[in-house]
This record gives sequence, C-alpha cells and structure tokens, in this order.
Amino acid sequence: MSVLPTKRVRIYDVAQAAGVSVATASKALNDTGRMTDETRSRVKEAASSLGFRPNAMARGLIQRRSFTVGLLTNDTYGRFTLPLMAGVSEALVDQGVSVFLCAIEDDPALAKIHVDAMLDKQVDGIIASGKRIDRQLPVDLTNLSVPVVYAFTKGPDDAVSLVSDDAEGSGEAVEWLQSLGRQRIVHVTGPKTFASVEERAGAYRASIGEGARVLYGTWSEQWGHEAVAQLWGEAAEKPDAIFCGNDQIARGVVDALRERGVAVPGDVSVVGFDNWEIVAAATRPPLTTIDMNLKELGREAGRLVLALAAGETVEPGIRKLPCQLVIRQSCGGVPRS
Amino acid sequence: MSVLPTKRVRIYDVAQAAGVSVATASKALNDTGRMTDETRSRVKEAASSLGFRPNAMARGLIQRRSFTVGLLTNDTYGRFTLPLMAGVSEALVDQGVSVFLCAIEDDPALAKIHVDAMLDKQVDGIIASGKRIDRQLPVDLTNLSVPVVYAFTKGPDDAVSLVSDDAEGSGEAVEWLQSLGRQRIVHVTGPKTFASVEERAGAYRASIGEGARVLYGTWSEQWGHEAVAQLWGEAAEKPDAIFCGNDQIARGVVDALRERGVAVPGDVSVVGFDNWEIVAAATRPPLTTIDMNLKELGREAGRLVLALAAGETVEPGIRKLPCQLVIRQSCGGVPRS
DNA sequence: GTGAAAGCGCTAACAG
DNA sequence: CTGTTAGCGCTTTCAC
Repeated sequence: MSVLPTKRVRIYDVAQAAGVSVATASKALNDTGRMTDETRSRVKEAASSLGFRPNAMARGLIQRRSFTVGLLTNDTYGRFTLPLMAGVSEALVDQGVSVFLCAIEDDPALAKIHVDAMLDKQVDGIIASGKRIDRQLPVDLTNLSVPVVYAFTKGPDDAVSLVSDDAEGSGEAVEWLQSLGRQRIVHVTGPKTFASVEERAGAYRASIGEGARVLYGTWSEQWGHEAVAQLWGEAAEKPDAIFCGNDQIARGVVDALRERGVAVPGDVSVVGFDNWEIVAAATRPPLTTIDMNLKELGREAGRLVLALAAGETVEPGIRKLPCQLVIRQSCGGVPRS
Repeated sequence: MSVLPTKRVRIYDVAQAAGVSVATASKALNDTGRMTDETRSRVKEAASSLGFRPNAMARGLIQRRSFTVGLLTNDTYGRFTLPLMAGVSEALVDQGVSVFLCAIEDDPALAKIHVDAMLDKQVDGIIASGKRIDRQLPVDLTNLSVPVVYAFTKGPDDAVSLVSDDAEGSGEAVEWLQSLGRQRIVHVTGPKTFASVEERAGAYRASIGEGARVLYGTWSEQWGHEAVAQLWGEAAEKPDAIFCGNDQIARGVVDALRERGVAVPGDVSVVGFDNWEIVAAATRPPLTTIDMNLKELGREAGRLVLALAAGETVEPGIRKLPCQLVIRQSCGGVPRS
C-alpha cells in the first residue's frame, strides 16, 4: 500500500501551462474577472488536461467556508436519520457540499466533542436531528457562529425547525380507511408521553368524532398482539379497521388478527405509520402505512442551512412537512391515481 | 436567525493575551518546541480563557491533512453501514478526525462526484464499504493519492480489506446447536450467487459432515416459510435444528414452525445470522443469531486508514474478523460465561 | 485584459 | 528559551 508520490497539481501549474499568471488562472477558472474568452478557455483546457482540482482548504481559508455541513444525530439505529441524511446529501452534493455524520448517542460530552470538531473545521452549518420530535439533543446549539437547522428533533422556539406533519398523516390514514367504507376505526398507538402520539391521536379523534377510541401502549409488535387480545376479548362489536401508531404495532396487530382467524384486509383493515420497509413489507399482507417523507425533510433541511449559510434570512419557526399514504395490501383498495 | 458577529479568536489573539509571539503560542499549544513550563501554561490559560479553537483549515493547509476521512457506501438501507460507521466514528473521534458519509446508491457518476469532493477536501483517507462482501463499488479507488481501506465490500487484491469471517460465524452457530444436543441440523440460506452464502454453507457442511443439507432461496421471511413447508412436507425425519442464512429467513422459519404447532426451541432450535435487532428481537421467541461485529470492523477500518494516512505500512490482503454468537431464546440454552 | 502582491490562520525552520 | 521569517494553495484588490 504505498501511496504514489503523484504531486497534486496546483493552480500554479495550470497557470504556467496556460502561460498566464496565477491570478488570471484563478479568475478564469472561477468565471470571475475580465479577460478574453480565448484566455479563459485556454486556462480551462490546461486545468482539465492536467486534472487540476482546487484545494478546498486553501480556498476555504480565504472564503471562510468549507462547503461542509454537519449532521448531528442521536438516532443510532438510523431508522429516521438515514433517509434524512440521504435527503440532505442529495440536496447538497451538487453544490459541492459534503456532510459530516456525527452520531452522539445521547452523550453530552460526545456531542460537545463533535460540535467542537465541526466548528474547528469551519462547517457552513449544522443540521440537528434526532429520533424524537419532542426531545432536544443533549447539547446547546444556540449562539454557535454557524447556522443551525433542526430536523425531526426539538429546537429552541426561535430556531428553524422541520418536522413531519403527524396530524396530517393521521388524517390521511383515517380518510383512506373511511373511503374504504370502514366505520369502526380504532387507534392503537405508542406511549402517551410522545408528542407525536398525542398529535396523531388528536387528529384521529378529530376525524372520527363520536366513537373514537385510542389504546396507548408501547412501540412494539408485542403491544399490537395485546391490543388485539383486548379488543377481541370484549363483548362489544369488533372494529373493522385499526390505525396503528407505527409499523411495528401494526405488524403485531396483523399477526394477532391472522392467528385469530380474522381476515386482513377482508374483515379488518390495518394502517401503520413510518413505512419502515423491513417491517411494512414483510408483514403478511404487506402494510399500507404512512410515510413521513423524511428524505424530503432532509432535502429541505439541506436547502435551508445552505440558504442560512449564504446569509439569506429564513423565517424561524416550525415547518410541518406533509406525510404520504403508501398503499400496500393491509387495507384493501388500490392506489389512488 | 441572525448570526452574531462573534469574531473567532485566532492564535494571534492568544499570543497577544499571553504576551508572547504567535510562534511561541503555537508551540505551547501543540506541546512542541521548548519553553518554560510557566510560559506554556500561561499560553494555555490564555487560550482556554479566550475560548480559542484552532482553525482546522489553516492547520490542514500546512500539514497537508484534514483530520477527515470519507466513508463511501452503497448500502442505502444502512443496515450494514450504520454499525460500521458507528465503529469508524468511535475509533476516530478522539483523534479529532471527522467522517464524511457519502451514499452513492450504485451510481458511478454520483460516486465520482463524491470521491472528487473528498479529494478536494483533502481527506486523509477513504473507507469503502458496501452491502455485499463480493461486490465492488461502482468506482475506481486505486491510485488515489490517499489511502483506501475496504470494509465489507470487495476491493482489489492488493488492497487492505476487512470482512467478517462468515465461515467462523457459521461454525459458531453449528457448534452451539450441537452443544445443545441437536443432531439433524439443516441450513436454510440465501441465493447461491452470494459469496457469503457459499462461505457459510461450506463451513456448515464441514462441521456437519455426513447428513449436511443446504436449502438455497432468497433473503426473505417468505422463503423461511417455504423452506419449512418443504421440509415438513417430506416423509423423512424432521430436522431438530435450522441454521438460517439471515435473520429474516430465520424469522420466517420460526413463524412457520409456530403456525404448524412445532415448538421453538422445544422441538426445533433456530439460529439466524446478522443480529438485525428489529428482526431478531421481535421474533417470537427472540432469535439466537450470529452478529458480524460490524462495529468492531468499523473501528478496525478507522484505525487502519489512520495508520496508512500516517505513513505506516500495513500488510495488504483480506482480514477476516470473527463473528459472535448472540444468545436469545430460539435455541434454548443459556449464554456461556 | 492581465499580473504583482498581500494575506486567510496557522506551523516550522532558523536565528537570536 | 523565544521571536522572526517564510510559506501551505488559493483568491482578491489594485496597479499597469
């Protein structure tokens, strides 16, 4: 593994090859300054034939920006962070901006190390993200010298924040169930302590009105089973649809229903939340669920930090991005055009 | 969202505050050069009281290194990349090295853009990783000017590569099953076209000897169900253990067995592969499985790329890192001390 | 139109 | 022991 001593070609070499000064070369390559088209293209040709690539550190030192942003997250599992990261990266890559991924594991000390490292490296901005919309990361990101955008995590009130619109997603789920003719829709969801749980439940109640029923539990398949046992253990008329707080619960519900001989979607329609592929697609039948559009959220976060970094003013506050119904087979029905 | 114009404090300010020259300040802070302890600590105090943080770009420009490495991956799902990334990051964070995450989605053009961007940013090294041990990334990383380490993806023969030891993991699984007294162990795995499938199957056959039986299929729960249908549909004596090629197959197998009234682990023990938490822990009963120690693999990759960057010589070739049996409940038995 | 010179913030010789 | 000097590779006034 010896590294060939291929000297990097500097702008100096390009200038020399093109027979101009370094200053002119710089201007030619950056499409700034004034010069004959001939000179400009001669320099550009020299550059490309030499394979010149500008040293980002030298350039950054002057321009005081690094074409780099940091993505801070405590979502070790990556379930939420990964699509978000993909979106961020996608929005930034053609601007030449790279992304530092910093996993901080809820450890304030680690978080500080990462933030300091990013600051030292002169990141143009930071995107803070997490696994819960209603929790802050264990680090103070205010007064940083670089702009911060909060995505899928709680930030200060005067910050720029991006979250998925849980209420809207919940509305889509219920609406779909109703459009399929379902009348007795129960909501089986996670712990009351999650803001998104209450947000989704609230929207569910608002859509259903009279007869709304919410069962709170944990974010597990296990709870899906228990909820079904509870509902089907009652004397009352059974639900004909169950809207679940996430895909794991939904999978538990579907499995439990099948084990009881209840047909899904024949007798009961089930909707999940998250569109976590590994869970939703493996369920029998595959889950119709709500996708939070995390990738789009990431893209938007990327665009916003960049705008902020460029000095543009961005209205602070919480932006809610719409969710999207993903139709598979657990409800019956076919995708709307 | 206005950015306060907090001027960054430069080493110049520290020097002035401590009443020394910039050169001395630099030496004091980097613990290089010679000077009285008094001077050194006076400078350090000045630095910390001013909240001085060196500008990494300026430093990098001189030292020709950026304290940054790039992690290239085509594993969009993150199932393999995330633990790996966590390991890389963990190994590097206290060396002050940050990680660029570049998701390239099997797109050669995108890959090139990312590689170029990393090179422009003077990364100290690149770690190439993927979702398959036997496939190369769609980009040529040879002759780069920075060291490259391949982790969980195929690299050139003379490169430094890190993979999990599939054969060893397979051996651990079979050994565990045998130590539990299982006699008729069948291997249900993925497509023959995966090198890791053949590697695991080969080791399985070697351990079992006479009576080994391998069923190839797809990496899905669905296939787990089908395999059980096939095995239990035969007249022959049933297996008393099934070693699966991954956790999804194992979950399918366990579910299918339960649906047939076969007790797991009472009648049949099941072992998975991957230790993908969301699958392994949600299976009823939770899966005993083989963990590929991807995080450790990431740590090692981080260490190696840094060593290479520091000019150390690292023996090229493929390093196989051991897997680890994770005992849950699908086999019976209790963890060995 | 083009180039000489200054300098981004820091480190590394080399003097003193 | 400490300070002066010279850059790292690039962009950017400002003369010519």
